[in-house]
Amino acid sequence: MPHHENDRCEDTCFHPKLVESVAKGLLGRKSAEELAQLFKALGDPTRVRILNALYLSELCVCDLTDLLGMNQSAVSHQLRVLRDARIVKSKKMGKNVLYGLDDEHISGIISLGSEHVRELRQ
Amino acid sequence: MPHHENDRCEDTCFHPKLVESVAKGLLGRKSAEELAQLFKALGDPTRVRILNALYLSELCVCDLTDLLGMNQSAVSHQLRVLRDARIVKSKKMGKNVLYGLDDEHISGIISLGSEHVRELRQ
DNA sequence: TTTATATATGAACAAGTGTTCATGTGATGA
DNA sequence: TCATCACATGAACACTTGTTCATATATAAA
Repeated sequence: MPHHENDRCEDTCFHPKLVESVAKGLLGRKSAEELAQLFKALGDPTRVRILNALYLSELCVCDLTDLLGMNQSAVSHQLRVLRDARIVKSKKMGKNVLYGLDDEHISGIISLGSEHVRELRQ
Repeated sequence: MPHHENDRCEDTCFHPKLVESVAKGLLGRKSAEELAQLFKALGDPTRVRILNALYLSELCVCDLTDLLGMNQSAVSHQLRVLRDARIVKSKKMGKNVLYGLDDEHISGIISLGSEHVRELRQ
């Protein structure tokens, strides 16, 4: 990765030693990309509401459709995004498909996020 | 909000009591929107890398420019997104502006997210 | 088999996002 | 004052995203 010499501060800023030590602790590009993908998948109100509902109970697509007041296609498309990101898991039950959260990290992340938002309000 | 009667399951699915109880526990639309906004702000690789760096140390724009290998304008634009979401805070130091994480929730969220991603890899 | 139901998916389109380029602003130093 | 530096910002543009509509698939019932 080429340093952007032309943009480099010359005087009081650009702390080479600090930058060097921080550089060693940085995530790799690929990890950063994966992490961003995870948050991107959480970054939509419809998907947040779906996850909020699935945190409370496993539900089928139709239940979610009713809870969200959205049409089935929109819900299925968003569930696909969440499945691809391995945030939710699904199992077939007869004609229906039951969805649930894939692991506990997700609910932890959402809880922390909720706290953050709640505090920002005050 | 009108229920989507036409999309409602009729037989084995659509559990009205379950749906009703879940509905009571759901975040309001506005909270879901705010939470999604938070995650959306985290959902970009450049911003993840910025936050990762700021977690390790407060840094000025120029340091970040160098660390990320990106031009200053791109970094400033992304910092604006993070400031607007109140994820980072900034203070002026002479000609420079020093950035840092706004609160501890953010590093917690990123840590949990990193764990999740790390486990998915295995 | 035929029909209906629950869900998935492709195409299309409006709306949103991230980067670059050019330029503006405010602080510093000559 | 004038030039320079660090940073911010607006415009433009390619790219992505979320919803809708139409349709496909799979299970179950008749």
